[in-house]
Amino acid sequence: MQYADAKYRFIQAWGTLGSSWGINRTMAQIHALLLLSPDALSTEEIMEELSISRGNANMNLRTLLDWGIIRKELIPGERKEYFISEKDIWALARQVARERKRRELEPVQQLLRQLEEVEGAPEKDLREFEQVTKDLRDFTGKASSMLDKFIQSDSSWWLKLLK
Amino acid sequence: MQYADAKYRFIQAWGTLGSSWGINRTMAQIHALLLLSPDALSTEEIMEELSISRGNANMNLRTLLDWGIIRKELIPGERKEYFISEKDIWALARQVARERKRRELEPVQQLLRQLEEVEGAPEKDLREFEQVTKDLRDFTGKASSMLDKFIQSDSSWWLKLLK
DNA sequence: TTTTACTTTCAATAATTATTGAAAGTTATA
DNA sequence: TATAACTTTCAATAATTATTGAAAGTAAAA
Repeated sequence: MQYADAKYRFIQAWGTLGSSWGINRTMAQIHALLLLSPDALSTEEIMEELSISRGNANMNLRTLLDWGIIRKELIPGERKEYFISEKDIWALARQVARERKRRELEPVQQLLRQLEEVEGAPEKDLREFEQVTKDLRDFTGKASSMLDKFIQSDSSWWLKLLK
Repeated sequence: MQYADAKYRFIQAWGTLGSSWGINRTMAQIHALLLLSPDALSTEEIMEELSISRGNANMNLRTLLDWGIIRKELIPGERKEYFISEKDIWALARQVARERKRRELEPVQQLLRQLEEVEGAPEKDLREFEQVTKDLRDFTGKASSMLDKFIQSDSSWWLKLLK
């Protein structure tokens, strides 16, 4: 397959995958573009390659920086900012796991703890509520431990895991 | 905390969490409602409790059925359909993992296999492309194996995992 | 067969989310 | 300090996604 087609297909697919994970399409596409690029790219180059506006590029680059999966690269003698992606897929996955745990899992755990004591309904409803929220506390607790393991792991983790 | 408040908060939180995972808010709320309900609920009851239209309720119930995380319950002598959620959180998580693997991970793996042979660009670009896509094939392959393990696992899986 | 009790569909509309582009802001250089 | 080279912000707009509600569809009961 021709490089240009392959690159295009990869960027599109990454965008689609992002969408189904609550990540905006452009953000995922910028990430895909930087992943494939051997060199750091400027905002201009990203705008050009993806046909997007400056505002859009800037906003999504900032979000990717917030997530810690791309970084700025300063090129000596140049005033412009260049961006480069973390290329180590393993490190990338750990970083995403870290962020999503913090932003999504932890708030749910916090809520579940607040819901431990309920009253003011028929016994039947209270029992079901308590059972479900207890099971969820267990589950999210285990998921949290597992994510911590993953976040701190090196690549040999898989091996142990898959045995 | 009063049951009604706790229930409301739980449903809201589940909706928000769903949104950040690409699952529509109403679908997640219906799921939360059914999770907490000791008895099967009719479409009417769901519409009422969540203040949503019949079309919306119907559509999202169908999607939840497609995902295999709720099921119809026929009440003898009643013509109406009632719905009930899988209550075993572990089974629920396995089901969600199964569906997302099939809908998201597998298509990406398929694309990555199509991108194995690229040509028609500077060596530098080709090398980077091949490196990244190869690393992703490795990673997604391992993720896929791990998900299979999880999907087939019982609750003792965690224990081994967390050791 | 007709009526009744439901479920499903879908075009219109509303709500949400993403994008643009120009103006304001910032910082390095002349 | 003034200008130039850049980045950031944000109100307006576009695009996407979700929701409504009424009409059409279906099947059990009369």
